[in-house]
Amino acid sequence: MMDERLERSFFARPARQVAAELLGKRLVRLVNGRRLAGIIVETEAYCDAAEPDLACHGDRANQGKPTPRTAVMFGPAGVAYVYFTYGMHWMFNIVTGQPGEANAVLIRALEPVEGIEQMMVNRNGRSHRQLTNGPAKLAQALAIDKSLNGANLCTPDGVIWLESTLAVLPEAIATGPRIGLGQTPEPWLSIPWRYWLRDNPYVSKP
DNA sequence: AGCACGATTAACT
DNA sequence: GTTAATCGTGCTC
Repeated sequence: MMDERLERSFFARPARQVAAELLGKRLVRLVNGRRLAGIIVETEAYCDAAEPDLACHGDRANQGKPTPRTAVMFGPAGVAYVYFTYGMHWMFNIVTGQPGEANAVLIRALEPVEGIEQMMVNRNGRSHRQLTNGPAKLAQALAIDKSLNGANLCTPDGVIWLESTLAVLPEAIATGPRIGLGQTPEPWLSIPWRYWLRDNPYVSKP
């Protein structure tokens, strides 16, 4: 049905598959009883299944073993992995795959659809187009911070979850290299594990 | 205990 | 196109 919440089984698959299928889904955040929501238009997969991925925090740090920061990535799917970077930004990821694998999907951009007024407040009055067209922007718009790290996205009484929507046609999905990987070696630097909705104006880097 | 750097953004020239 | 902002994390000493 249209508005069903995505269950753990949806997330408990390889990150690339989940990243592609999350396009078009609705991310919902409940704040003070108010829904803030957007359609996912851009994602990136990290550590697809058990393949090594030197761009992934889980594989890069501590010889691929969990650290305090990356621990939730190694746990069950359908859980939020939220981390802090550049001294000021929060990034929202969804844990995928199987326990023991550091699988996750980064949500990079949304098209805002509900609670837009509140998102504008959270984003210091920025324009509609600038509310959620980037990973740190959408976290700020949806009031996502470290308090949501480890949050269960599949529980009925949660404050953040995903809802199914109309299916996206395969032709509407574009792919390319992931953004901002810095010193990451090849082949991971160029591997096309970024997914977005073609021609959507809310994609961070068209 | 100290250090280099990051799944970025916004404000510059 | 360039760069400052800003601090938790993980690695080295």
